[in-house]
Amino acid sequence: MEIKLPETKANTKRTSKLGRSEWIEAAFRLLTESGVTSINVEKLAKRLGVTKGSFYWHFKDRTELLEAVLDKWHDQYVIAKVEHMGGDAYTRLINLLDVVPRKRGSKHLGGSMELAMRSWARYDDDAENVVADVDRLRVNYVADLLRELGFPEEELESRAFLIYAYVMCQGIFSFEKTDDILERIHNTCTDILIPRD
Amino acid sequence: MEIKLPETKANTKRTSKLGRSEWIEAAFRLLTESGVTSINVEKLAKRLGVTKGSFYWHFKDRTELLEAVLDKWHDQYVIAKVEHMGGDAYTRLINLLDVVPRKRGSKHLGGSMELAMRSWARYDDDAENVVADVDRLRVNYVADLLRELGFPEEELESRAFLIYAYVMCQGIFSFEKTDDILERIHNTCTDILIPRD
DNA sequence: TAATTTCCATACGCTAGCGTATTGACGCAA
DNA sequence: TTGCGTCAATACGCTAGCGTATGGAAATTA
Repeated sequence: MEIKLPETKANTKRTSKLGRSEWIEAAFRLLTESGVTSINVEKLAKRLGVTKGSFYWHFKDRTELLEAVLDKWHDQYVIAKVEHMGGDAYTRLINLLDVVPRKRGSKHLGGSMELAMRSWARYDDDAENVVADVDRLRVNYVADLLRELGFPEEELESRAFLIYAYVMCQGIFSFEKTDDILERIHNTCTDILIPRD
Repeated sequence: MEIKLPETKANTKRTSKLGRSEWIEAAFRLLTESGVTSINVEKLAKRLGVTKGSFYWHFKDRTELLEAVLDKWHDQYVIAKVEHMGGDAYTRLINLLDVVPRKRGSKHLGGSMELAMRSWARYDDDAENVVADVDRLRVNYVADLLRELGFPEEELESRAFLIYAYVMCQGIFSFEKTDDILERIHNTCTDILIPRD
């Protein structure tokens, strides 16, 4: 009798069939398109080319899917993205300003996701906790970079908040500006928020 | 035969019965609590102590209510609020920073409304237009104030954007800070964004 | 008073979405 | 082959929400 590999969820290798992750990814797409409430089982099934029967095999119910979405957002879409950036403090900071893309066109998905998460957080305690945690992590990360750059300790928190607010709002607001105008504004903002001596 | 008063909507004086405005206000409450999709006729009716029959007397359908909400937000919740502020440029600017309250507790309704509107704007063109217009008006208003204060023309747009972003994010983020910490951060941010010579 | 208008209640049909139960196809192991 | 586990299809019941139809009470007008 052979020793069987542990039946972990890593066992999704079997074939190229559908796994939890595909459903979660599809849920993210719906989330950014039209908010949490638009994440519904039958629409997901249709997009994945299967029926509900499949969904309820992988998930207990819709809530379990939403929890998975929350977890993944916290771990992969945010933390990992920030941690894996290289370069010196200034470079990382400047790169950070591009996490939420400021380019127009095709509805800037990053901003949509941030928006959807925050709307969600308004009426769901789990989401609220996750978003709060993420915000803390991001602002602290920015503050650390600013410290490395030699900004005075007493304004780290505030300046970090401003930078974070700027990045978020780039992706959230609905302006109609051409790319070059945005570029110019971006440069000026960078100078104001991160003055170099 | 007497001359009849024009049958304008101002004719809602008749009794203290329900009018369009009550439905719209109730819709705003639902909007800030849990987003556009949560605005539904039967819940509104229940809160107003009537049945659907009443709603469909005042409105053609749910869409007509949503359009009214959009209009009212544009006209009353935003424009009027900004226009009717007194004082000199600096005072008005500082006051503006308090439009979206930064105090914690009870879910800061101003921020919830802003969030809900922006989520809405992601998948509805009418909402998108209204929000874009409002954002333009607000940023331009801030820029005008900054001009009065003598800031150089070439950084008006950027600085106005930063200030606006700061105000918005105060109401949107989910932090856990005590009021005094928020106060301290607020002062530092003000110094950075609106330095006085 | 009689007629008409205004506002709301009740009852109904319809669809979308959730979740369950049952069955079936396929792979794999004994 | 037989049996078991994995994944999906189908069919069903149930609720929430939209919109309609109709009736009725109260106020207004004639």
